[in-house]
Amino acid sequence: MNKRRKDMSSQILQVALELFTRQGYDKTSLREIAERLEVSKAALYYHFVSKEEILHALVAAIPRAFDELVAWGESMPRSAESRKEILRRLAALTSEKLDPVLRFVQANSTAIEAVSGDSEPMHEVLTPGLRRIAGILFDAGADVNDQIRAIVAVNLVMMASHPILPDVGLEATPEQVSEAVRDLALGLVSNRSPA
Amino acid sequence: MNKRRKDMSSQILQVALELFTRQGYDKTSLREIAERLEVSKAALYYHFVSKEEILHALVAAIPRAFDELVAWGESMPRSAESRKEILRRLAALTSEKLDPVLRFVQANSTAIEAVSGDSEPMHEVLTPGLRRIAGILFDAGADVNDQIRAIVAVNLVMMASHPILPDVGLEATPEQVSEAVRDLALGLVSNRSPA
DNA sequence: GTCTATAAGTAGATAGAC
DNA sequence: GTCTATCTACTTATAGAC
Repeated sequence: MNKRRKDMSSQILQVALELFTRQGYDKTSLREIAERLEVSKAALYYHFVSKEEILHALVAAIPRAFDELVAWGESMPRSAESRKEILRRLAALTSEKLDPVLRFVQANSTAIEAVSGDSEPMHEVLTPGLRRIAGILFDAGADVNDQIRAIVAVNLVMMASHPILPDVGLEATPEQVSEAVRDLALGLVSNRSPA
Repeated sequence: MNKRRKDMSSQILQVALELFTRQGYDKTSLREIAERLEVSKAALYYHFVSKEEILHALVAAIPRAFDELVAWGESMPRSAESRKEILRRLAALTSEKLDPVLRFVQANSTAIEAVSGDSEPMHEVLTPGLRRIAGILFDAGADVNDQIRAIVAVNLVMMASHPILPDVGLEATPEQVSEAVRDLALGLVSNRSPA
């Protein structure tokens, strides 16, 4: 009982998340994960039937988190302020709690797509949740323009947390850029489209 | 001489680009590429000294394309209209000519980062070019707000071509969403920030 | 330029002892 | 639950013939 290792399964997931994100799923071997935990490779197989199952377990956190946000959003009256609050919570969620997992997903999109889960294709862990969030950002029967603005807003918030061009140099810090993108998103849902 | 195979090297690159994008760099073996071209695995090694060199060759197209755009942009007088035209050309470039390579880069970011090129780290194929493009989107000594707007605009254009949430469902088509994001980007560089 | 044959290594996964 | 030992199936890469 060196150190306190709580639960081996969650420790495996933690190390796997870190290594998969940094080196990629394929380039990370079970041997490497085992060495970091100072156990044998075979020990991992007691907790997970395959390397792929580790992938599944890591990704499973995402739909759960989105479900919570959607449930909260649906309980709110539809207004400009509640729409902005939904986006703010989405921003907080994706840039804090979900941030490591989302980095992992982005870094391993092809590995994730290659998996053919029993249920639905696993690369669709993000889209359904984001679509539902976009769906509560406009009223039923809203015109297409408002729908587009909602979808764009969701895209912007996601991009603010995980930008394509993160390290910008110049004088603007990444934080300032993210903030500016989030402001754009909030603006898109704060008023209805002027016909 | 079955079919006309122009140049074996470029055919290898073409097949590699397709397979790397779809399956990932690590999950694509040289055997698979060779089979698709109906040659032996060893034949590939006549044209490229290693699998990694294929990766390098594919990525090399990006800085070249950006260099052209920057050169053109620097030759223009700085004005709202020229800034918009730079963004339009960036959008065209990233959504047409560079589109396959950028998809490839996004799908294999970790594999690319893992490579330690002789010169600079190879995962920095995108950032320097984008930074330079952002740099010609505001005047020398512009205030930080204008710099932020320029950087955000570049990010938006990139995102419009390769969105995080591409398949939106609802009533808005992906094309409409991309167009809306590009319009946002153009708006950001069309007027100076109001203090 | 392209081939066959093979080297040398590593991966994921299993068997069975403790 | 964790171990050692092992199996099978690849992989990248090279040697040398044609």
